[in-house]
Amino acid sequence: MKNLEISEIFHAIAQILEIKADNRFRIAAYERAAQVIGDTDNIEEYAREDRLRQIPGIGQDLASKIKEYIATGKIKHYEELKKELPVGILELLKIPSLGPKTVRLFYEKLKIENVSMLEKFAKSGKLLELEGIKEKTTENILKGISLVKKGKERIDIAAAWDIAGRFVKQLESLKEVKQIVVAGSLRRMKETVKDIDILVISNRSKKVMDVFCSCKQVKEVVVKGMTKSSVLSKEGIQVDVRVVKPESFGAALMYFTGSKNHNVRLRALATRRGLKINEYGIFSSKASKKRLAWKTEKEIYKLMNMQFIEPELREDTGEIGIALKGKLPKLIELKQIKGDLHVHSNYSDGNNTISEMAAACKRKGYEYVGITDHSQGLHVAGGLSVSELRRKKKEIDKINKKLKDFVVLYGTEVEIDSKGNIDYNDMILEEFDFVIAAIHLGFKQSKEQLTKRIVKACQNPNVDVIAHPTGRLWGTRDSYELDLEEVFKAAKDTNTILEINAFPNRLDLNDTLIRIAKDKGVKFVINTDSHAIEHLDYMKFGVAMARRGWLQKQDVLNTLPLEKILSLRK
DNA sequence: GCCGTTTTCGGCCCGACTGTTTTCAGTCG
Repeated sequence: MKNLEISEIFHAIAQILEIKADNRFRIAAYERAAQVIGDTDNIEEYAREDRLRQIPGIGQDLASKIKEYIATGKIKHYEELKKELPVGILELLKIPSLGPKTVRLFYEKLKIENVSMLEKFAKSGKLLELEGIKEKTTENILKGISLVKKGKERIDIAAAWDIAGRFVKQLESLKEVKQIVVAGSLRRMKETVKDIDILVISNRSKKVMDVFCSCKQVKEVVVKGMTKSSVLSKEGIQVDVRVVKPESFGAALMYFTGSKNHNVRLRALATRRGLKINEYGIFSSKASKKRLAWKTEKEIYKLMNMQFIEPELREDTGEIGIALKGKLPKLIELKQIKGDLHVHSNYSDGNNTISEMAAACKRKGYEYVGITDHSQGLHVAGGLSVSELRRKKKEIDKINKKLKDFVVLYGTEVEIDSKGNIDYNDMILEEFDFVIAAIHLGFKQSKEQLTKRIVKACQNPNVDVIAHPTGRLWGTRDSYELDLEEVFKAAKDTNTILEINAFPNRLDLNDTLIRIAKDKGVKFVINTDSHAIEHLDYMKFGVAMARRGWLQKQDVLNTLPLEKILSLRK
């Protein structure tokens, strides 16, 4: 993945320049480029088609550096910077409370160039000899080092909403709290998050801060102020709470939702029009300081003469320009989903019976559910033999006779074997209402072999859907190596649908890949891959990925009624 | 280093909190 490599180099360049106290706008430009490249997936394609400069934040110079890296595996400018400063010094910037100015001071005066040296100097009291460094600073540095050593990890979106929910519950019962909402990357529904942001509307901020910092889920208070505090939760996740008065709600929510780059771009746009945006509102020119809008996000975007931008799109990947033209897509919504097409029962490795899963789906307002147990080749998950399939088919027929306004589909999640063959023969496959195919074994093959397997599965006339196409399991396993361009092309050419798997540790395809696949003309289904009734709720995370991938209702086939979706079978 | 409904040059988002100060720089989001 060249994207990540280039993103990391640009980030490193920005940090070295920071320590060198270079022009701060140049630093910001590298930082922004690092972010935007990290968030896209097909940088090589952009380079090949000479379209790098279409990426927001990439100009002539950075485009040529990207090309240089793709061609040679190196960026000369970066290699030279590395000679000026020891590489270990960048590790120091990861320590909370330690920034470029202090790192530079330590390096120049004490030649500190890595974390272990810093720790030694801090413990020996040697840092106190420097101007502006006192006990408290040393203490914070040592605290920061131990935090870094523990390693703060990102957590998946479901776990994060869970933790956020517990804090919200504690605070919302206070009479001083008029309104409380989750903001930040969690509101933007990023697949993983590093911290949790909560916005509280109240006229009595001190009381809210006191209660928040003494919540029973708090392990440690990081900072505590009158309107803004940060704590570490028991799980080791940072939770930030910001309190504002009711008259700033919309502006504060927008500010606190981010993304940072979205806000920066929006604020710059406001400045050019003689306006000023901050977390309290949008104001006319600095001279008159009249507050023009503040109560809702909608009125602020309106005042900026643009469409309302859904939180999931606020990543500065072109949404502002398109909103100015009034051309944003109408994003798919959870309530438009009419059924879940990837659900396991206790016939294979699910916890619940087919009728229990069906009843739960019906309660959710769905019109259909696809029961897709594993196929015979996946022994670890209790894959179904042909005789078990017969039994299952009979049971589904029986259940369907009893159910009104709801249909259970007879499906399968069939293995794509190491050569790209499908685990049941054609005669068996033709009996299913629909077939999803997936890889669960043999991910260690070469990129070419794995790509060939999936492409061959797409070409099979009985395969309707490819489940979790990249196979990544967040926190456990990276995606297997695939030529995704070729996979998307095969899917499009053969009318094979790609799955957006909503299971929180999968979210596969993810947002950036969804957006690319959509551009290639691919169609999608959003499925939960439920192995128990509770998992059916994960649909919202799949829909969130689809929204972050700019999908509309018509891109997602399980927004269609049953007859329509079955008629789309190959 | 990027970028343009004023501009191809001259700007570039904005405020809270902390520690070390006695008015502010550094860090963070």
